[in-house]
Amino acid sequence: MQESWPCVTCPLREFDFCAALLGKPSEELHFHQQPSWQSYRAARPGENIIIRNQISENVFVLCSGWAFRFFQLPDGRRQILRFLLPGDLFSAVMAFEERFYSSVQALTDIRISGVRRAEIHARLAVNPAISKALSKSCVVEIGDSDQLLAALGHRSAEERIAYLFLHLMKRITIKSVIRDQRYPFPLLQQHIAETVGLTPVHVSRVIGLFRDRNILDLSEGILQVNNLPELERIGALT
Amino acid sequence: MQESWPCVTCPLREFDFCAALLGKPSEELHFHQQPSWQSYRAARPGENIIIRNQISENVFVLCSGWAFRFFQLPDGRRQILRFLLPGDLFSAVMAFEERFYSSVQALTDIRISGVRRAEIHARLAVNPAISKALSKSCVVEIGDSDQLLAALGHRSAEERIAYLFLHLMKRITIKSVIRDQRYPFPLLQQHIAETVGLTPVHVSRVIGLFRDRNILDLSEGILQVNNLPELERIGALT
DNA sequence: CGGCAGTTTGATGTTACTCAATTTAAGTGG
DNA sequence: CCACTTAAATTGAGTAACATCAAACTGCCG
Repeated sequence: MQESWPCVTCPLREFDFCAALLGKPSEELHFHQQPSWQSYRAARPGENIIIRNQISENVFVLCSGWAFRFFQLPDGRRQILRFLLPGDLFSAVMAFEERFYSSVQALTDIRISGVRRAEIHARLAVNPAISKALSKSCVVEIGDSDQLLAALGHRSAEERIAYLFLHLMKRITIKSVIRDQRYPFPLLQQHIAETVGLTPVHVSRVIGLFRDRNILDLSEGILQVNNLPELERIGALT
Repeated sequence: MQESWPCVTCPLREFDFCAALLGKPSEELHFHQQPSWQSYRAARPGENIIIRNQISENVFVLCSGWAFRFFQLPDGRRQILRFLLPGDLFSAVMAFEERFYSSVQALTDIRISGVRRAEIHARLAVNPAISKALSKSCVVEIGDSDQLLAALGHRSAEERIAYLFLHLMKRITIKSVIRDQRYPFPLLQQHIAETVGLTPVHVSRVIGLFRDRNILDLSEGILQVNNLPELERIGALT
């Protein structure tokens, strides 16, 4: 399945993995000139792109939309490990291991690009931008995981949810221009719960409290922040 | 401070970072032949080796003893992110970033080796063993973090503690021969609590329960497992 | 013997979970 | 345009898990 859309729509491409492989936006490749080591596909919300223990010779990059990486637990519940925004590598681990131990699911309509792992390794030696993008991806993934660990281990429900909001707000801001503190926010309360280790019921209560205190409002896919300093006071890690 | 002990004492050196830099055990370098890009030091239990936001041009490897990497929280508490065993890189992130966002503290008497980051980068291009060791370190760190996240997010106190024991038992077994299910285990209950997000009081209660049920016993730095299948039933993630 | 760090135990309090019902919002088909 | 359906969010009542506070106990070392 090959279409004719550019790989990455995000404005900041400095460390984008896809950009490192494909070059600057002006050089973007389209259908008629796509190389054999690259493939595209689209997916609908809720669709699983990769499941645990699946083997793939491709390394995937999210081109548009939101997705998340998660662990499936034996009892059917799942732990969301990281949300993926446009330009994000599914995981740096994918570049090194053919077997993927976690799963990835689309949150919105998404487009993804797959690049052959062999192609990446062939270029790693000669193209420093690729190794730089890859190491950056490692650093960010490990750092964000560590922060989430600290939040889950030591913080209350309010603090965890505030932390998640702040974390995603920061990442969204890097990718697109935000006006009036209104952030596109496609997560359901279920997804928030699965990320910060609470029940959806309790997430609803906490968000209700935030709303009552006029700190923020979350509805229809938009996170509206009314009192950023207060949100930071609650959720900031340092 | 330069002494004359070998860098790594662990038997499995395939992916050891230090081994990749220094060569096979038989080629180990000692005091009189140590290169300028490498340094050694020792530390006592409780001593901080690196603290948050510290800048260092060295990448550290743990040569002997146990240590742990952690986040210091504003209220004085801390989240332990990962325990370090002999042969472990403090973090793969260290190889790429000069500023370290987490801290490392010695758990036992330890010896560490510091290698100049510039030296590593110079060798990365020409020595595939180094890039392999580094990528392996990334994969393991991210994978272990993800597992711990799943444990903290979705599992009970018993399950989290059992998971931590199983996780460390596996890593200890790789490094040294274990007889009679007796594992060297230098963690205090305080450290267990700081890892799995519980209070030391509750950790004590849970371990007491495990002891009453004859699943395991933990005292004087030894973890004695009496009923491994039961421990796995409680703590296994998959 | 006294002091200290670590562990254990008990009593009480709080946070977040569970279960269940209700409300809201967004389709969908007649 | 309006029932009907369905997914998501909200609310309430009761409960379980873990935290907190405080005291006692253990082993070790000077």
